[in-house]
Amino acid sequence: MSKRSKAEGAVDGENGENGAAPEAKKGKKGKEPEAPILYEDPPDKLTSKDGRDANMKITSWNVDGLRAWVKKKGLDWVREEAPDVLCLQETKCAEKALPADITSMPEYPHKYWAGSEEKEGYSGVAILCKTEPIKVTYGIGKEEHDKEGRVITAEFPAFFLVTAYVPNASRGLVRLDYRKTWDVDFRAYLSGLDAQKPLVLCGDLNVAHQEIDLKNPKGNKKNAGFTPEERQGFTELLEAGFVDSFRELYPEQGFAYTFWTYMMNARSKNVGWRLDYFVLSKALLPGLCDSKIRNTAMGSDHCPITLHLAV
Amino acid sequence: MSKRSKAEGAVDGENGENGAAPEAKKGKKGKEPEAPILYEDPPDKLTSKDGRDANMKITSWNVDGLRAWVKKKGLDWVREEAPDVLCLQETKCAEKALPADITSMPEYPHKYWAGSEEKEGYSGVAILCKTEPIKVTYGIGKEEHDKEGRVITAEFPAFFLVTAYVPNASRGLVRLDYRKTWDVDFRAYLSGLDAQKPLVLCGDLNVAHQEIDLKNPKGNKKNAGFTPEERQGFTELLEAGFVDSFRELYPEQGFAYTFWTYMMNARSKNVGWRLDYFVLSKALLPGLCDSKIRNTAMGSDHCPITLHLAV
DNA sequence: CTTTGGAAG
DNA sequence: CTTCGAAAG
Repeated sequence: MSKRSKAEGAVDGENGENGAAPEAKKGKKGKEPEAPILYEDPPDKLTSKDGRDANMKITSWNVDGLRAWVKKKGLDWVREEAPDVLCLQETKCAEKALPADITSMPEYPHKYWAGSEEKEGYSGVAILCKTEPIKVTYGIGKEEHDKEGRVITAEFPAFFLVTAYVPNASRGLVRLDYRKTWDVDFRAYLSGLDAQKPLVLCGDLNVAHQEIDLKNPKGNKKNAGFTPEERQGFTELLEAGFVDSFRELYPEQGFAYTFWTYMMNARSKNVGWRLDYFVLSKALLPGLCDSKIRNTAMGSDHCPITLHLAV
Repeated sequence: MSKRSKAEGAVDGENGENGAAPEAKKGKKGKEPEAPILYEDPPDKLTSKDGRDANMKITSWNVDGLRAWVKKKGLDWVREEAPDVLCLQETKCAEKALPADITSMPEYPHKYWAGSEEKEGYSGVAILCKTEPIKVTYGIGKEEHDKEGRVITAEFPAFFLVTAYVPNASRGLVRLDYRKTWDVDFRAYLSGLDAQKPLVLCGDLNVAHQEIDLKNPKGNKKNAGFTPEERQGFTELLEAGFVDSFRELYPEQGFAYTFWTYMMNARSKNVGWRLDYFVLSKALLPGLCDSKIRNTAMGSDHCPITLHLAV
């Protein structure tokens, strides 16, 4: 996903419902908007359940246009966070047009880029690493899905790292059918990897899984990112042997979002969606230390997320 | 015109020649660029040859996008200049999308807008008046020319005021043939008006008439805005009984330009073109007080020009 | 280089 | 609302 046409779809009546989005309309009817219910990312936990120290830090960020994000000082935040691996989605930039600020970044000598083959400036993902992966591959091995620069897989000694920018079902759900096909094929791809070695999947999965994962669940059941089909796709992914790391650690935590539409001041009101995830093979669960939502980092309509792992 | 692909066309070798554009390349070859030869607009003369006081002040400005120009405070300059009539070209804005800043301007209760019927955000001209014209018409009465919102004619008691945004011959002169047709038909339109009542034509005529009217004449003979065909079109307009008011008053004044490409810092080096004019019926010449180039006004790649007339 | 509308989110 | 590339200048 990344963004929605009308934030919270139903909010503006596009889909008729509005039950669960009171914040978004208050004020127009004379009432003062309530204080937004914010989420404060707790201090990082750097030890796993089985007592090991975190030794792998991965950050994922849908930057919504790498060039604009660089201008907005996104890289300053990255330097501060200093992950071992940085995964980016929606770079919207051909490799030859990348700003020198990022191509020359010495902290990450190993950089891998994928972009849309058809439309310039559309989609695109990247992985930047401090240490060189054993192997890097692009796409999911299916021609029909691999022309939009949506997946890079980096193999490390202990796990595969897959970063993905999952196709948006779009306004009017015009691409929902395609998305369903994608979900099936992508799951098969991940299961194939998982059979070899455990994996970490991160990125913009373009779905809020449960009602707790977005501010206005009632109003968005017919909108891209929260249709039953997309939610079911995510459920089936988990059933294939994977875990939503944030929800695993914080099963009851609401108001924890990673995306807010630029429209209607959604971010200041925390009218958001949790669309970005670290999904882990169950085998990696003992090493899970923390899964963070860095919701104070600005520069995109998504915020970054960070995983701490002991491998 | 409005802008050219590569400032001074030949400057970058697109057309091979470079004889007359030394300023533009200096520095790349190690030489320091010479000081630009600037033009300072002299104080306004508010009396006509026949001793009458100026009582009509008209300003014309190619704003290169009305909305951006408004944001860049173009209207502040207009309020300061306070002409009786304001003519704008390249508004690039549908009437319904006009900023309130200008639609609500009380100084000009009478406002007339024309825009392209085909492409939204393309071309477009306007006339804003303190006093109501007798009659206002749009286009030049020829279907083939009247779909791009390029001409408005306002009839005042003593004269017609025609504002025009003449079609650019474009890169590679792909629209030069059309321009030649336009020049013929537009001249016929103006002659028809002139037979009824004298006229003032103002706007972006998209041609630099003589070598003195642009910085780099030698290098631009094959570029839009300075082809022999376009220059001849302007010559034939004058031969039909009209006068270039600025050149009439300042026959030897060079370096007096109204357009500078945004590229290559052309404006700071005064590498420009005189593309904007007040052209008068000869009958109005006795009342001509001054014809000004307001080259300090910013907000567009053209500067405004102002006419003082006694009518 | 800068503006604009259009596609996409 | 904001990104981007395209067309136009």
